[in-house]
Amino acid sequence: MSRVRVDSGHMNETPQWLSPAEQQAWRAFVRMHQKVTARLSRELQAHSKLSGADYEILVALTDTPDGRQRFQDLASTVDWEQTRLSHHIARMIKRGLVAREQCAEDGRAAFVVLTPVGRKAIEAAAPQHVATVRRLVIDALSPDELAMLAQISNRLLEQLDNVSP
Amino acid sequence: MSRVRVDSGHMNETPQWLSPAEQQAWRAFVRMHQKVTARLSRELQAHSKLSGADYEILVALTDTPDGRQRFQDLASTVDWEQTRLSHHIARMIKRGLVAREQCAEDGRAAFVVLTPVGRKAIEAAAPQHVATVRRLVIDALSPDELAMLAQISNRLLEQLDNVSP
DNA sequence: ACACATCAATTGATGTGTCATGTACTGTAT
DNA sequence: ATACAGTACATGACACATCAATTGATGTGT
Repeated sequence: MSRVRVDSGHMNETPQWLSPAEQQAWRAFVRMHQKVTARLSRELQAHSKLSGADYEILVALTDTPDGRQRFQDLASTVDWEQTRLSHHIARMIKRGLVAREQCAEDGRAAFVVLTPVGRKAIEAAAPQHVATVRRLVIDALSPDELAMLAQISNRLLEQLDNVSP
Repeated sequence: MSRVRVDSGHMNETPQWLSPAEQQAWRAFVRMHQKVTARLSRELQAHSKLSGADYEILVALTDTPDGRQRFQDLASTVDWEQTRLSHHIARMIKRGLVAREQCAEDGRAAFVVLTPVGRKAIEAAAPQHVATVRRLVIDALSPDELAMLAQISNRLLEQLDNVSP
């Protein structure tokens, strides 16, 4: 294991390093997620010419009545930084998947709108992608395990919100 | 929810879409991991000027007797594509964290070696980083939950190896 | 000895994410 | 009206990842 280790800490401090069990759990988790997302985005790309990021954006837009959302709102629903969204939308516009529209009331604001091409793309990609998620993840877990995964995920999300900055 | 949905499928087919519980679990998981890694790499960068990628490489190298590993072996221990490693090592060399060395026996091969600067960097960064992992993840979960997370992760890793391509 | 496949690693092009900064518009206080 | 802080988004520079193609070394068959 890591030779970076310096000192094991003493009895009544918070241990500086992870216990073997903790480390095993943490490494398995990291490794697992890396592989799952890598695989997922490769399959998505192969079947649909969409990246995971594209997919997220398109799903967010189709979840809205007329496939249109204000830049800001879109950023918050997909939980991206503004600047990332700006760059990504610029690229998606070049590929014809979405379009930018001005806002009448507020001169600063902008809308992102799904184009017919974009709608076709997401409608074509979604079933494949969901099937892959099911095949790689859902099917591998029992209902109990899946519920546990959800519980753990939610607990960690809470923790992130609660722990200082 | 998604308006991309087309058809709910019938009784004895594999359902095309995810059930609400499945979807909830899946989305929580994705969201959780995005946030955890984002947070982790931001804190790492802030405290140590190392990226998550740098950290991985440096840990892998310190895990080796003399801080030296063949390019290929390094790629497999961190589980990266060759080309990614090549680019990344090139950048790390520029920053003086590692160095490239020739291999006497095989003219094609190369070694990556930890420099004193690199060793200092990882030794300085590791305790901070481990503490962050503990604070954000380990502390939020009960021992049972942590064990469960490990079990689920391992089950999914198996699944990835078993499912076609 | 020579042609040829294979291997280890690199390179260049392109798409993507992040940071710091810029620009245009809005709303408010004076 | 005018100044000015704040908002909504864009841009440029750079770090990073992936793909396709390349270089140079090694091995193999003839």
